[in-house]
Amino acid sequence: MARCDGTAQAAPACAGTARGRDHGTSDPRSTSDTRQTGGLMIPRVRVADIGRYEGQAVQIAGWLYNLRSSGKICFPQVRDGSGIIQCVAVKSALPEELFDTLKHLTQESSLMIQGKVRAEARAAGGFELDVESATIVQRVPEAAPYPITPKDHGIDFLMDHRHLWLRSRRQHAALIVRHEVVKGIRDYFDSNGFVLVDAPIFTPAACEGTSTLFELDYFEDEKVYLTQSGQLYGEATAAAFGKTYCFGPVFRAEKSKTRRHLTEFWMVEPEMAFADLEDVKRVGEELIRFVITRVLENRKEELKVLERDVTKLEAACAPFHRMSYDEAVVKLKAKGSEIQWGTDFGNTDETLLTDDLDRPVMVDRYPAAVKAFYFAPAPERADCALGVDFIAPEGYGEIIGGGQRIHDLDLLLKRLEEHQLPREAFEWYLDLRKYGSVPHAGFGMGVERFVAWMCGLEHVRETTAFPRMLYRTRP
RNA sequence: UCCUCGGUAGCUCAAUGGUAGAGCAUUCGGCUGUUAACCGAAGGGUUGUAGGUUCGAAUCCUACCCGGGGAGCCA
Repeated sequence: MARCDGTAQAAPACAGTARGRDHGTSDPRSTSDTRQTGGLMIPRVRVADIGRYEGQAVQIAGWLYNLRSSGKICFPQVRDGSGIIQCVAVKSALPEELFDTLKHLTQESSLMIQGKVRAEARAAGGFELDVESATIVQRVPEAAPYPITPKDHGIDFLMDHRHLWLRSRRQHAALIVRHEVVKGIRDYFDSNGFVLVDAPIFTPAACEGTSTLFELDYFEDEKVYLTQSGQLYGEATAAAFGKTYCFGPVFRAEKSKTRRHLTEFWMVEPEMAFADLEDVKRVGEELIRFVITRVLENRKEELKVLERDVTKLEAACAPFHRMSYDEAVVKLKAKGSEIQWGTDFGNTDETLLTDDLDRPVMVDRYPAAVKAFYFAPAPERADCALGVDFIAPEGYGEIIGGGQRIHDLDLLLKRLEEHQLPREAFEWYLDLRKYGSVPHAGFGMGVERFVAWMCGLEHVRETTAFPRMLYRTRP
């Protein structure tokens, strides 16, 4: 049972800090609309910025997060998306009607409040707003109160109310961390010579042929599928631009119902021409360390809300562990696993492999038989593929999978045949081996698993606003 | 697909075969510093659905529906 985060202590307002600005990042929590309101020359400010207005009259616009009252004084907590601030309404200082309205206001009613900003040591965010006037925009009726009350709720109920649950403090924090992760990923690639070239979402056939695909009716009896990876297209764009990445949703019709699975998730997939397995390992490690550093620098408050042990993330910034599949099998057997050489790791194996590590491990040179058709064989050992998986610590599992692709036409044709894949569907892909074929490599990183790891979440469903899962497609 | 756990008030749960309860939410009352505020009172139930066993079923049995966790597969 997750404790409800519907209501909790007041805002990480942390006003006046320069958080997020060193990188020139756009911070969704720090831009105040400074327009004048109602001809009264009172600035409308966001809660995150309120510390800059100490001693001044301001207006905030938001929703009632929680309310406590004590006879002749009441404390409406207002959230506005940038933070939460406690307001103070004193009966003797306000028109009776206004005080009564506030005292009996219902949770999540929308309102605008004008008042004076005051530093307050007792407030979690360091500031309070002394109410001078208020406008209720929409009052939530008592007959149908806001369902997510400030107590415990079950996951089924919360997921049914996901559209409202997003307003809760922990969910809000997790999605802000996701925002930072996505921004960090893009900044990393954009500043390292990669060009964003997105892959299509409707695809004519399997990219890998292994996982189940979602099938759709296209026009004139044609079937198309929702993409499960943009990789094959990435190989084409890498030959056009040198280094590219695609970043978008992918779909897996696997009937997986675990804390690590969604049927729709976001994946970033870089692809590099004139590159090999070692480049994948280098870029993947740089990317992860870059993004972790960003999150640690810019999202301290959110990590605090999420009660994330940041020392674990700091430790993960050290150089990653590296081992071959052969070495991993030896280690697993020594730890009691039943694993046999030639089979892929299950989740229990992944956890076993990393439970004594404080940072990700890169496992490379898997048996070719368990990898997709396009993996290049190791030159010194043809039964091993030049693929690598990055396995995160703390049981978060595989967060990156990738490797070097076959660039030899004849070998690729042989592999298509071995995997019983129809050559016609891959003609365009084979062209890439006919016209200036070069060694090339790339990988995919699943955003939700990465965000779950950053946030220390139990389940990937809380890392995306509206998760799509085996038995849940609403709201 | 398989294994496993669950479904009782708006929410979270209790009640192990004998009168269906508590906390929160809602309403009313009290309180000038509350931090998931607190105190008092009230309203609120076809126990997931359909059968069955029994004098008697939330409780035991069968089927189905819905959901949680996991396996396989995967990021």
